[in-house]
Amino acid sequence: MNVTGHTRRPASIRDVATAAGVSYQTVSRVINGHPSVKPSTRERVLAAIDELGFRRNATALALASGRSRAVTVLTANTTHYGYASILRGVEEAARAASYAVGIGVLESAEQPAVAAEVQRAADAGGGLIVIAYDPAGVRALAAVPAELPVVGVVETPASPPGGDRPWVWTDDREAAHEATRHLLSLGHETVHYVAIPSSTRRTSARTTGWRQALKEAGAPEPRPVQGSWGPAGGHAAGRELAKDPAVTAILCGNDDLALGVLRALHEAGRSVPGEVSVAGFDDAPHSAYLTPSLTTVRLDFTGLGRAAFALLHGVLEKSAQIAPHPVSVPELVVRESSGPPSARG
Amino acid sequence: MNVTGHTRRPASIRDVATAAGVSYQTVSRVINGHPSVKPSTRERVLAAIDELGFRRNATALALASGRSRAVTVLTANTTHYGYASILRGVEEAARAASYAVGIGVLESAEQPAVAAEVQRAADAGGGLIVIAYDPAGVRALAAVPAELPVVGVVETPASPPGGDRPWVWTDDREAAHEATRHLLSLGHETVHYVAIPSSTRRTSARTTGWRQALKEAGAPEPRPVQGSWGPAGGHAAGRELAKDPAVTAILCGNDDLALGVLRALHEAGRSVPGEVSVAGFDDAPHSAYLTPSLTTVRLDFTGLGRAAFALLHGVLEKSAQIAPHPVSVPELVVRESSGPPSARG
DNA sequence: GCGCCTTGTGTGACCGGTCACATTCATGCC
DNA sequence: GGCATGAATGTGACCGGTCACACAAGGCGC
Repeated sequence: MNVTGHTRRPASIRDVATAAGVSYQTVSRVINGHPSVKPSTRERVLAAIDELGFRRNATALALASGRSRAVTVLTANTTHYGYASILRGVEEAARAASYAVGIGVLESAEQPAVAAEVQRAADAGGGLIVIAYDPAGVRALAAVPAELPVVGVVETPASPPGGDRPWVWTDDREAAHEATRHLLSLGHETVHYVAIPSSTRRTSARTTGWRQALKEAGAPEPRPVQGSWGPAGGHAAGRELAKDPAVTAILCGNDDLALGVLRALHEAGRSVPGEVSVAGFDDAPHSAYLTPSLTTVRLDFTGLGRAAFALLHGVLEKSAQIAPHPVSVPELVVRESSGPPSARG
Repeated sequence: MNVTGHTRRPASIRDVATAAGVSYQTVSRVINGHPSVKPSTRERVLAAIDELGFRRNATALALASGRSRAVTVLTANTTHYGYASILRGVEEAARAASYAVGIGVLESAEQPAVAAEVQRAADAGGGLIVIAYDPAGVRALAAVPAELPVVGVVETPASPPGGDRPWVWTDDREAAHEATRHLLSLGHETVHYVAIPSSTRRTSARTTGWRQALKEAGAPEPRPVQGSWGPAGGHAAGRELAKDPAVTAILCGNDDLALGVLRALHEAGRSVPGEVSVAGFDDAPHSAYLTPSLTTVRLDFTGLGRAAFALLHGVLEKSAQIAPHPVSVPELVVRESSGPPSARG
């Protein structure tokens, strides 16, 4: 162990080489596990490495070899539960593969700003993971130059707007379908929907799943209410819906929206689930503790993040252990906020 | 603009140099804004840069100059509101200074695992920001080698466990003091406290502030209840507190704990704020939409993150515009969950 | 006893920048 | 006119690794 107190600069392979009495190339071979190194030599080198506290300089490695063992996550948001969980999943998998994780936030959805941010991320070297749940993310994905290794975390599987690139997704359509069926099966005539902002001009997968379930049940199809991402949007939407006595079941694009809706219903004096049933999306950590606790669809965001990394990892190193299909199955969690419509309906 | 379709490797300064008919050093001077370059030469170089789409290679820059224009945030958590907001603040400020942001998650609080993660973060080059709100973070801060530039985001200002390093903090003591005083001023005899896990063996700043306010008011000082970080911990603590009819006011270490407490009180049939008042900490985005909406203390985590970066930035570049004192003032937000004790007390 | 392949090791160039120093030329001053 | 001075530019080494190739020694076939 290095006991010289002097804060000198860290040992390089040449330092190790002289200490072990070999050439720097031999040291390089040892740290890369090259087969043709005599065991006794390897031993000496390893001893020198240990003594000098040598660590391979990641920057030099990146410059010389081109491979940078790093990924950058581009996202429009870091605090929302889903986004943050994806990031966590990516970090988890990256750490296991000893990759570094960078993060870039798409503050604005304006094209030039997004392009600049993509450029910055590209400068960092390594691969890119773009969370394309929102307009900023979708634009970012589209702005990534073709030669850059990138994986998109997208809403809808079919032909993502980013072109012909690898991507991962959760089956939002199926999840919405399941949640809607659940509400219908309780006896509600139809289910209203408060949508999260769509990432593209096309209707979102969640909207499609909801619509499909209604159609299958022959239920009337109300206009979806446009929400935002946060509880404030849900609150505004909930206020409108609360006015309509025909509304007895509301599906929300995420749990935050659902929270706002619950609050609005409470303020309007409509009981949940007595008069109105509410269901959310994501199963955020607080949803189980709300009063009433929230019926929702649990999505495995962390697993999604891990899958995104695995896919990118396969692209970056042609070892190419591209996982079969990283779609995890959404799971309906029934809690207090959903129930049969009141008898007096 | 580069129109050759060939996906060739990006232009280097030598490519630019030959294109502009100068030496690579002159190109270097231009991109670094060195004064002694003839205007006409500069113009030619800039034109070549534009034509070839040259971007300075960040890796090479880091290797050659030592400065890496990057910071890594070490944190035990990415999804909790406070942590995620700090990260966002760091990223915001870093982006403005065109620094790259890396992230490392301290999955375990075990010393070896933490040390390894610190090493990894150090390998990335650049500075470190350690969120030391929990045991893992505190250990990480302590494990950072002395020669590494690091800023700690800590709970308590006085002599942080990490040694004599720059750090930032919010005035948690004052915040807890204010919240406690608020509850006492409503007429409660005393205020119970559900604590977040302490980052060190010493009592946390929040606990201290709460205790101090009780002392000043001459109120009895109940034992703080140990919670965890999430709503589950609050729920467990709330169950215990709900049994005791003498409990009329509860201060919680964060909003998630408060949510769990609210739920437990609801399950026990104790009304809020009628029978029991509850206050939280952080003002998470959902707190305003709970039923009852939560009285809490708003903390500027994003600002804290920005301040942490600014401080680190000053250390990394001796331009040293070390901000005066980056402590933002916590703000009490009174909502529905707190009120006077019921008359029948 | 020669050629050939394999194993173990070393040398020089290179990745794309920066840094320290050398060089050239115009200018100002005595 | 000679010389110091400073502006404008170029040259070579270097950061810490990797890569392609050279080279010596040992084993084997014939």
